[in-house]
Amino acid sequence: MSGVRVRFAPSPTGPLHIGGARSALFNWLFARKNGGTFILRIEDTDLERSSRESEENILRALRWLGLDWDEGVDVGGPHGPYRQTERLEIYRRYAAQLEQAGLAYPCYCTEEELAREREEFLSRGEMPRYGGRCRRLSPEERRRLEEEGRRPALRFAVTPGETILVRDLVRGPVPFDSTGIGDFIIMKSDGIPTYNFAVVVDDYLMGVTHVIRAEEHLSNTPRQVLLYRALGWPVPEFAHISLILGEDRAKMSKRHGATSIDQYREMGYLPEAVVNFLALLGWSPGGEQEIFTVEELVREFSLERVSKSPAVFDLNKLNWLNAHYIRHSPLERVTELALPFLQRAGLVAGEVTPEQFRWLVRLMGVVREYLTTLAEAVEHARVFFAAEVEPEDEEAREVLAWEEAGRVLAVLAEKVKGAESLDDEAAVAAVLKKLPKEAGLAPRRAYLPVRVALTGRTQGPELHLVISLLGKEKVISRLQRALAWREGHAKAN
RNA sequence: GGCCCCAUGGUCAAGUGGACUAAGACACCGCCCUUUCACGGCGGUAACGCGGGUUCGAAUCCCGCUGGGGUCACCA
Repeated sequence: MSGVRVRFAPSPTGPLHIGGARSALFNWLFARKNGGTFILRIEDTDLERSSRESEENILRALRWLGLDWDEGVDVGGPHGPYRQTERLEIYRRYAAQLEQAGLAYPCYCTEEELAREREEFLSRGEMPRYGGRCRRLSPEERRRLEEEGRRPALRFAVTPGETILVRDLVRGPVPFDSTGIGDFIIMKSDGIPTYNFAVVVDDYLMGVTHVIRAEEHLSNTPRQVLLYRALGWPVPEFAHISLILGEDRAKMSKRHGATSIDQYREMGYLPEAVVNFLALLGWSPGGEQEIFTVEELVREFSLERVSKSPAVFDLNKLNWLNAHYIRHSPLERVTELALPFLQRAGLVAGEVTPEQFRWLVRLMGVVREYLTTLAEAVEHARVFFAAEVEPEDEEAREVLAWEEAGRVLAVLAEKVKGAESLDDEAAVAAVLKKLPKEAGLAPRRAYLPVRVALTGRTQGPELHLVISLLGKEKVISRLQRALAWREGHAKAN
């Protein structure tokens, strides 16, 4: 195992987002590629919005994607605990260290005061920034404020006029001026660390060597670099990957439709398709290959080939990949994944017996050719479960009403009645092959009415598959029902 | 608005000064395959944001502009 240590550190304030999933994936791929360690840390310092439900949801989504972690919440490890709210004493210790060293100071400003100050800056057309009011409070003033009952937050003192160079593996050196930063809070007045502080403490203590995260964190990085320096710790490597954008080229968010991994699972996307798609968003292997197994991604992945420019989420491409994986993944797996959709639609109820499952596998083998998502399996499979079918549209009714159609239907019904079973698809295909000649019809004139009689539609899978799948009983009853329909139809005319 | 990032077809993208008459993929269009539809195969439409440099030579390097995005919390 190499020295590479990376982490994914979501805050459990909602389901796993597409962007978060990609960050997790890139970290995971980087760890696996380099024989390193992948850590999962939960950043739940936002007490208001964090929840265990979200945390569990995120873990479930990561597992669904096939990502596993070597250390972290749920699996433990030598650098735990891995949930920030369980590490509070640690942050307080380092906060006290900074305060004692004179690098941080208590700030008694209330939210109202800070808001007012911000307004003043804005009204003067200046950039809102903390003015440093509490930086030079005398001990008496501090005591007075304490006596008022004010609980201070802890601010990190930033020296202005300094250039901070953030070395970034995907962007190169990025300069920042400390003047634009201002003293920022590292411990809130309730004793909870802020993101910028906790992230530094944890990344150092957990031995993180590469911080791979979304670009929105780039402008936070100089603050963190300052903290590393103040604490005397080495700065890790950074790699800020570009954002995922919606159709309107703005950062992807709820209003762009489905943005959580959960939603894609529920819509019937396969994890391998989502992983393949996400891997190609913002990274490219350089060749012409588009379909990648996870093993191939691990082998090919490198930070050097991560793109600097943001990428628009292209549902069309995800759909294409998903359709591909539905057709090419092992049929049993596809069937298992599709089963919940069939059950939810009421097509399959109760325990699935091995015999039923074998039939479902055959069914999915036929139906999957038409799907871009597993959810669509329902509409294509329905006809195979229905007790009876009706011509579904005007075109179908016309076909079934063709004058010579009755002949084929009758001939086929006789053939089927005489058959032992229809399980042998090849045998059924052979019978079908001779059907037009025996009915004295052109192929199209013969097959189309049969199709409508059996499925109610003019389009669909190859007929011998349909017939074999339906089974003797259903085929005969549908053929007879179609014949009866023709009679009713003739009288009506 | 300040700071920061980014800039090749509608989208993802290859390209790292000459092999560019700019790859591949998705989407779109056409043809073929086929008893139908879908799959598949073949082909087509479509791009280096603009302006200056540097260079014998620029999609590739530099500067400016424009455009897009991110960030400016006691949220992460």
